[in-house]
Amino acid sequence: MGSANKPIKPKKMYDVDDDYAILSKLIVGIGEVAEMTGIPQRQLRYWQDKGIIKTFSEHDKAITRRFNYAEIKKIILIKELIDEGFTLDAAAKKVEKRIAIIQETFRKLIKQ
Amino acid sequence: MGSANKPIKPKKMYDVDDDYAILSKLIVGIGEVAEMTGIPQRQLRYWQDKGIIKTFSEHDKAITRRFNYAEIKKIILIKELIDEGFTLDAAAKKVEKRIAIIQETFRKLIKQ
DNA sequence: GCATTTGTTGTAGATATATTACAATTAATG
DNA sequence: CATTAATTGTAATATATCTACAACAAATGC
Repeated sequence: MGSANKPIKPKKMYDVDDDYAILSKLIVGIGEVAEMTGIPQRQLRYWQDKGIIKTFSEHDKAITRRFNYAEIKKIILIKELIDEGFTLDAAAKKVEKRIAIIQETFRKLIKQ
Repeated sequence: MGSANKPIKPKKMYDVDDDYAILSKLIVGIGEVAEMTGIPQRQLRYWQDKGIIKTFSEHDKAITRRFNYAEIKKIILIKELIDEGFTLDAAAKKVEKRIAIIQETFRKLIKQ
C-alpha cells in the first residue's frame, strides 16, 4: 500500500525533471518580474488591471501580486510584440493564440 | 559591423532558448523562495549568514535578498540531503561537489 | 480639427514584507 | 556536561507593494 507500487527513480547526476519541478512551483513578485523583463512595475499593474495578464493566488487572497512561469513568458512575448509595433490588445491576443496552438499541438502529441 | 554578421534566427513556435534566457535572468525574493521550497525564511537567512548559500546582488548593495536559479536549485538539493539525515555543512559540501562535477562534465563535452 | 479611446506614467498614504540584532531552544558532539 | 550546530522567535526599523486618485501623449473616430 501507499507508495509500494511507485516506480523506483534512480538518482542521476543531473535530472531535467528537477528543472521542470522547480519551474512548475516558480513564484515571482512584481519587483523581480520588472527587474527581469525591464518592464516597469507600474506598467505590469496596468496590464493586470486590464486583464491582459493574470496573477497567481495560491492562498485565498494574496495581497501582493505573484506571477508563475507561464505568465512571465507571456509578459516577455507581449513586450516583444509591442516593441515590434503591435498594440497592447493585439499583442495579447496574438500571444494567447500562440499559446493555444502550442497546447493543442502537445495535446495531439500525447494522444498518439 | 554591428549586427550585420549575426546569424538569422527564424522564430519558431516554441523555442527552448527562450526558457534558458528567462532562467538566466531569473530573480526571486526570499518570500517566494520560502513559498516554493517550503523552507522558512528564517532558515534561509541563517543559511545565508553561514555562507552556505549566496544572494545575488546586481546593483551595488541590494538590501533585500535576491536568489537566482542556480541558488534555488542548490537550496532544494541541500534540503533534500538534510531530510535524508545529513548535517547542514555536509549537505552543502555534497551539493557543491555535485555541481562541480556537472560543470566539469560540461566543460569536457564542450571541448570535444 | 477635436473629442474619445488607448496606453503609459506619477504620486500620496496605507499596508505588507524584509531587514538586522538581539536571544532562547533543542539536538548532537567531544 | 560543556560546547557547538541548527533552528526558531521577536521587536524595531527599513524597504516594497498596494490602491486610488490623476496627468499626459499618441492613436482613432467622426
